[in-house]
Amino acid sequence: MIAPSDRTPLHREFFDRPVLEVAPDLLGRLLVRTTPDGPITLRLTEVEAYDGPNDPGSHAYRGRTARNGVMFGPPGHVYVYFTYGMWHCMNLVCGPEGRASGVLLRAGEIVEGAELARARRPSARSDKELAKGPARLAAALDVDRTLDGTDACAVGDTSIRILTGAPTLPDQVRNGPRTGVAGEGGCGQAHPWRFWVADDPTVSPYRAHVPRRRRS
DNA sequence: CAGTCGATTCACT
DNA sequence: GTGAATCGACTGA
Repeated sequence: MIAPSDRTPLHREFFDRPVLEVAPDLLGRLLVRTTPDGPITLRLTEVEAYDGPNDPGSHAYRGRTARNGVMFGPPGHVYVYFTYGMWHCMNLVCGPEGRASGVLLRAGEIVEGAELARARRPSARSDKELAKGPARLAAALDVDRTLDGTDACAVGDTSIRILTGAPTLPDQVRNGPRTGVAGEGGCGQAHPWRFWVADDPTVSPYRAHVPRRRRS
């Protein structure tokens, strides 16, 4: 249960820092998604950092487009993209503004509104799977492109908000290669920018990138 | 303007 | 462990 006193918005300066600082610091924080049917609160357990200009794995690597425009805007806003013809994934833009870096929210624990999340995630076999994976997380929170650009730091009647929760102790943070990103995990591991909470059952399994076979 | 493929998930073997 | 589903952004001609 979340006490009203914990519903303090995270200050925007939190996001106006280099993405590699913000990403591990997000672990353990709370995200409140206000839906028409009520709030769903998620405790973040797994994230990935994407650093626009330097990062071949980032959507912003090749510059601004219609899809990724929000990444080039101010920090603390939500970037949502649509992928594989059926899924959405959610990011939080990090500073400085214009750098186009962001944190992909990969997994978390639903700590409030589980019945609402279950309704959005009928295939989940247990509550631990409700938000175990980036597209599952977005589905559980009823997040789609209509929320692209939402300010997650705004106070008041907002659809998505990041709160100060109990931050994860640094010694519980683990990191490794990003999931599903080409070039990661192999020799080199140029960007071990996936961060998760050690031994948390809601963290998604690691899967290396596999180029899909061409359809016949 | 057609071809390719993705920061994935699910059903099935 | 393997493959299908599904669509729109992006690429290069």
